[in-house]
Amino acid sequence: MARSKKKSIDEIPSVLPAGPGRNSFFEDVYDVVSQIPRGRITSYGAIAFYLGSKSSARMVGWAMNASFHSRPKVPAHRVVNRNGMLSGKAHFATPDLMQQLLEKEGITVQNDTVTDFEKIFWDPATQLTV
DNA sequence: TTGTTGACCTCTT
DNA sequence: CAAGAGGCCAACA
Repeated sequence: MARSKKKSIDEIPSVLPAGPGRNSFFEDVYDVVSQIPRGRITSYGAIAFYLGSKSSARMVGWAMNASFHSRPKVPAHRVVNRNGMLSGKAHFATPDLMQQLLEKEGITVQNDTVTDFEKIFWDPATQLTV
């Protein structure tokens, strides 16, 4: 890698689902993440699995990056990796912002990792009840 | 149009 | 037990 640090995505290709038009992976991700209850967190893989493609976890992360440009800002800080680690904290306005937001929600974070991750874990496949 | 990159996850060595 | 490689889909150069 070369540490590009390029943050493009001027505008999101498709805004939030304005109806029964959810055809993009991004829209589905936004929909799920937006429904994450306060004080709860989920993982990229869980969302990807819920959407049907468990291996597409990377796209979820990419969607999160784009979510900063989307109008209905989604709680991206509530999405962490499989280990419960704040992998995307560096992509926030400030590296500490993500942890601050989580702590504000009542979530304890230690060493960039959410404590009781399994306890506050929010599984879309179970909660959303397909 | 092709090649590389990316907020990940899982299997294999 | 730790490290490496592959796979997924989309966007950028």
